[in-house]
Amino acid sequence: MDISLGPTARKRISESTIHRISLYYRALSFLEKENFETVSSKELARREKLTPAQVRKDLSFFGSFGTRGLGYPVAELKAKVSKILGIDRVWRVALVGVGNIGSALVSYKEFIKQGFHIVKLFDNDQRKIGSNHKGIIVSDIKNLRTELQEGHIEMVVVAVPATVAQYIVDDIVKADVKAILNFAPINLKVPPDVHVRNENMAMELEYLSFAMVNDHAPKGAGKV
Amino acid sequence: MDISLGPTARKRISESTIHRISLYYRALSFLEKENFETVSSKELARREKLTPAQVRKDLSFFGSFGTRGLGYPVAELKAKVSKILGIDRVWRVALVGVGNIGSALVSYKEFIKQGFHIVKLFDNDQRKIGSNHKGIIVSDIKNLRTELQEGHIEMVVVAVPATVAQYIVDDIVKADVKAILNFAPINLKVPPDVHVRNENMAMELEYLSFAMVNDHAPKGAGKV
DNA sequence: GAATGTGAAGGTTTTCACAGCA
DNA sequence: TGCTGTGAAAACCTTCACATTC
Repeated sequence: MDISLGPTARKRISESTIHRISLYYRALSFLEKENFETVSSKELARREKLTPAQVRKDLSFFGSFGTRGLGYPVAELKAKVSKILGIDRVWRVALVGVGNIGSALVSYKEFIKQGFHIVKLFDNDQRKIGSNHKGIIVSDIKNLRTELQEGHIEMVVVAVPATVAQYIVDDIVKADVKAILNFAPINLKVPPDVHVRNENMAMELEYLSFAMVNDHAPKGAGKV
Repeated sequence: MDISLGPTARKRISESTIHRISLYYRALSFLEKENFETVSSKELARREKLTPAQVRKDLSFFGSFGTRGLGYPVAELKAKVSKILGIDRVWRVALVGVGNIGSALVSYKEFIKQGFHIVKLFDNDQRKIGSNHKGIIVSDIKNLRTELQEGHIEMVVVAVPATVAQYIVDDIVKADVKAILNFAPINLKVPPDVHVRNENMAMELEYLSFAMVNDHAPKGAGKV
C-alpha cells in the first residue's frame, strides 16, 4: 500500500539515474527468473558494471528497499523498479513510418515484454496502407491526428525520413500525445510539455570511431 | 596541414562532448548543403538545443576553429569535426544476426553516409546462410572468427538474442576486433582494450514512461 | 558480520562573464 | 561592434566512509 516514492519530498532525478534504474530492472528480471531471493548492491553493480555505492544512491532516491546485512529482495525490488519506471502497466503506442527500421520495431520483443504495445501503424506509401504487419493494418498518415486521438495513443515512435519528421511531429503534438521516441536524425521542435527522446544509431558508431581513432582506452586510462 | 588536435596536450574528453560533436556534424552537414558560409556558436546551439557556451567549449577542446566577430567557417569546421570523430574515412563493418533489427540496419542509410560500410553478414540460421541481403551473402556464424580476420573487419554490430550475445562477442574479441555496437539487452564482458557501445531502444521508451508517470516537465521544471 | 542508507568530500561538467581579436 | 576562446564559478554527479540495522 505504501508507495514510498517519498511523501512530498521529490528531488530532481538525473537522466543517468533513470538509465541505471532501467539496468537494474533488466538485472532483476534475470535474477528473478533464476530464482534468486535477495541481491546485494555489490552483486547488482557487478552485473551492470557499476559501483555498489552508485546502486544504493540511485535506489535511495526512491525509498529504502533493502535490509541491512541482507540486501534487496529481488521480486519486491523488481516490482518497485517497474513502478518507478512506469512500466507496471500497458502503454498504447503508435508507430509512424513502416520502413526498414519501423517494421523491425513492430516485431521488437523487448517493447512488448515491458508493456509497450504498438497498436497502430501509419505510413504515407499507398502500397503499404491497408497492409497487415503482425496483425495491425497500416493506416494512412493523413488520418494520423484523428486516429491517434480515437485510439487513445499515449506514445508515438517516429521512424520516418528526417525531411518530414517535423511535420509529422507537429501533427502528433496536435493529437495531444506527450511522448515521442524519434529515430530521425534531426532535432525536433515540440512544446515544453512534450517529451522527446532520440535514438540515433549512427551516433553510437561515431563514438566507437572516435574512440578507435583517439585510441582512448575504454576504462579511463592513458591520457598524455 | 596543421591538424591542430593539440600537440601533446590531449585532455580527457567526456562522452557528452563527443555526443554533441556528433550533433554539430549533423547540423554542419545541413548548413553546408544549404550553402551557409559561416555559423555562430549561437546558431549551432539553437539548432541542436544547446547553449552557445557549450558549443564553444566543446570545440575548444580540439582547437580554435572560429574567427572572433564572425563565427565558424561551415565547410572547414565540418571537415575538422569529421576528422575528430574519425569519420573522414571508411570503416569496414560486419553485422551478426540478420533478424528484424539486423536486416533493417543493413539498409540504414545513415551508416553508409558516414563511412560505416557493412561488408559482411553472419547468421546461424541455415535458411538465411547463403542468402543475399543488399548484395551481401550471409555467412555461417561458425566462420565468424576467420572471416572477420580475413575481411579486415574493424567494427561489428551485434544484433542477436541476449542469450547468445556473450558467446558471439567472445569470438569477435578473438578475431581482434576492437569496436562493438551491441543491440542485445545484456552487459557484455570484454577485455579493457575493446570498445563496446550499447543500443537499447526499450530503455528510451522506459525513460519516456518514467517522465510521463512522474510528470517531469522535460525542461527542468516543477519539482514539488 | 554483512550490507544498507546517507551526509560529506571529491570530481566532473556546465555556465558565466569577460578579455581579446577580426 | 560581434563573436570567439577560456579561466573561474556554479551546478551537478559520483564516490567515500561510516553510523546504523538486521
